[in-house]
Amino acid sequence: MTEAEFLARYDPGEFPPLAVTVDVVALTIRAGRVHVLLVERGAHPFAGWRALPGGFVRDEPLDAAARRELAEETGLGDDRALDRVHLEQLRSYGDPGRDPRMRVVSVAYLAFAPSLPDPRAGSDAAGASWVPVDEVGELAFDHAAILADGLERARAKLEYTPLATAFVAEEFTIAELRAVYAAVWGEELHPGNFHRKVLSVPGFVESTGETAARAGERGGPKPKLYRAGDARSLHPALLRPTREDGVR
Amino acid sequence: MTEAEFLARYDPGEFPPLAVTVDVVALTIRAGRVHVLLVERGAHPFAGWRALPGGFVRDEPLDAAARRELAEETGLGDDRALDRVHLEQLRSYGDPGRDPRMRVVSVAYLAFAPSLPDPRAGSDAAGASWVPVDEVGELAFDHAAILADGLERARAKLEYTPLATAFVAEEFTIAELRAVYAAVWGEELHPGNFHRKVLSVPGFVESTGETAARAGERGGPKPKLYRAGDARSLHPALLRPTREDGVR
DNA sequence: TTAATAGTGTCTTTCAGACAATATTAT
DNA sequence: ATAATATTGTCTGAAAGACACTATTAA
Repeated sequence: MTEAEFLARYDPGEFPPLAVTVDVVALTIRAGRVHVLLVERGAHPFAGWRALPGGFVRDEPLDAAARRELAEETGLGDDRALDRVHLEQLRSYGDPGRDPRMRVVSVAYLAFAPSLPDPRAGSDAAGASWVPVDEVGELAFDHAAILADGLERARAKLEYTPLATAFVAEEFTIAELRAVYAAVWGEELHPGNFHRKVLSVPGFVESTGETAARAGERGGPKPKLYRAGDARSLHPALLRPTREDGVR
Repeated sequence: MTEAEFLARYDPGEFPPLAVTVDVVALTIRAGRVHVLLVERGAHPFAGWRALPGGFVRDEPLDAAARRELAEETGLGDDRALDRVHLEQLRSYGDPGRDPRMRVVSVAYLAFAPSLPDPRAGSDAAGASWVPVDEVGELAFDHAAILADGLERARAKLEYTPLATAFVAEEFTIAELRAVYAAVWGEELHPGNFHRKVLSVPGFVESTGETAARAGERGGPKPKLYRAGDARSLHPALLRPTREDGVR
C-alpha cells in the first residue's frame, strides 16, 4: 500500500470526539495597573461567569485563531491597533473534565498590548471588558489557573526580553517603561538606577531625538522620547529586585 | 434551559474531525553528547522515517499521555528509572497540514533523563533508539522543528534552574554536572570557576558527605559526591558564556 | 515659590572570568 | 614519575543597588 492509497482509505471519523480551542490572556496596563480582557459567558456551561476570550479552532494556524478571537472580542476587528499586539503561545491545558461538554484541549495564548480602548458596546464584544487582575474573582473552567500562568510568564519575560515595550506606545519615555515594570512586578523601581540600566542595555531602546511636548502633571523636566530597539533579549538582564532567597 | 439540560442535549459529534497527540522530546547524555530518543515509523504517513515518540491522547491528562508514550517507547514499562525522568510541557504545534491525514494538534513534551538503557529489542520499542542530536537528519512531520525548540528550551533552562541534576544519577560529582552543561551548551566551562559557582548558589546541590570510590580514568583526587538540593531556581543564575553581543 | 521629576555622578558590594597554586590519584 | 584532575585562592572588571546632586517644569 502506498502512502497515497493509505491516505485515501483513512477515515478520520473513527476517533473519539475531541475539540481544540484557543484561549487568550490579553494583558494591558491602565492607570498603572495590569488589566486582563474578560468576557461574560452567555451560554452554558458556566453561563454568566466571566472567562478568558477564546473559541474553537477553525481551519487556520493556532496563532491565527488566537489573533482572530482577540480581534472579535475586543471589537477592534481589523483595526491597525491589533498589529502592535504582541502574541505568543503560553501553554496547553487538557485535563479530562476541564470542560463538562466533552474533552477539550485548549491552547492558551498570551497577548501584550498598549492601552486599548474599551470593547465596543453593541458589537460581538459587548460582554467584554478590561478588568484589573487583582480584582478578577472566580473564572469559568480552569481559566484562573491559565491567567496565573500568563502573569507569571509576563513577570519572567520582563527580565530578559524587551517585552515591556509592547505595553507602551510607539514612542515612550523611560518613566513610562518603568511604570510597566512596576505594574507587572508589583513593586516600585529606583528611578535613577532604572534609567541608567535601560540605556545601558544594547538594543533595548533607541532615542528618537525628540522630547515630550509636556512634562508630568506634577512638574519636572520634559523627558526624552525613545522607541523600541532591535534587541530580542536583554544582556545583561534586568532582574527583579532580589526576591528573598527563599524563592528557591 | 438549565445547565444540566444543556449538557444532556449537547452533541459532541457535530465538530469536524480533529485529533490531539503528544510528542516527546526525550533527552539524555551519553559519552558527553546529547542524545534524543527517536522511533522508526512503521506505518504511513512517513513510513520508514524517524520521528519523535508520541501518539494519540487517550482519556488521561496530557502529562500522563506523555509519560505513557515515553514508557512504551523506551520499553522501560513500569521501571523505576522512569520516576527520575523530569517531564515538562514544551509547546503545541497545530498548523493545518502538518499531518496529511487530518488536522492534528500535537502537544509536545520535553523529558530529561539520566543515561537510560537502550530500548529493549523485541518489545514495542524495537524501532526506538538514542541518537546524538547532531546526527539527527530529517524527521517526520514537523518533528525537526519541535526538537530544535526542545533543545533551545533545555539550553535556556540550564541557566536559571537546577535542571542539569535531572541528567545525572542520584549522587554525582561537580565534574559530572559540568559535563552536562558542556554537552548541552556545546562549550567547555572553566572547571575552577564552575566548581565555585555551583557550590555558591543556595540549594543547587548539597553534599552527601561521601567521596567517590574512585577518581577519573586519568587520575586526580577522588571527588566529593553531591545530590540535588531543594532549589527550584538558581539565584544568581548560571549564565552561558557571553554569547557575542549580537545575539540580541 | 514649591514640589516633583529627569537625568547624571559616585560609592560599595557582589559576581563572573582569568589565572595560579596545591594536593591527590590512575597509569 | 608523569599527567591529569579536584579544590581553593587571588585578582580584575562589570554590574547592581544605595544615595546624592543638579536642572527643569507644573501648579
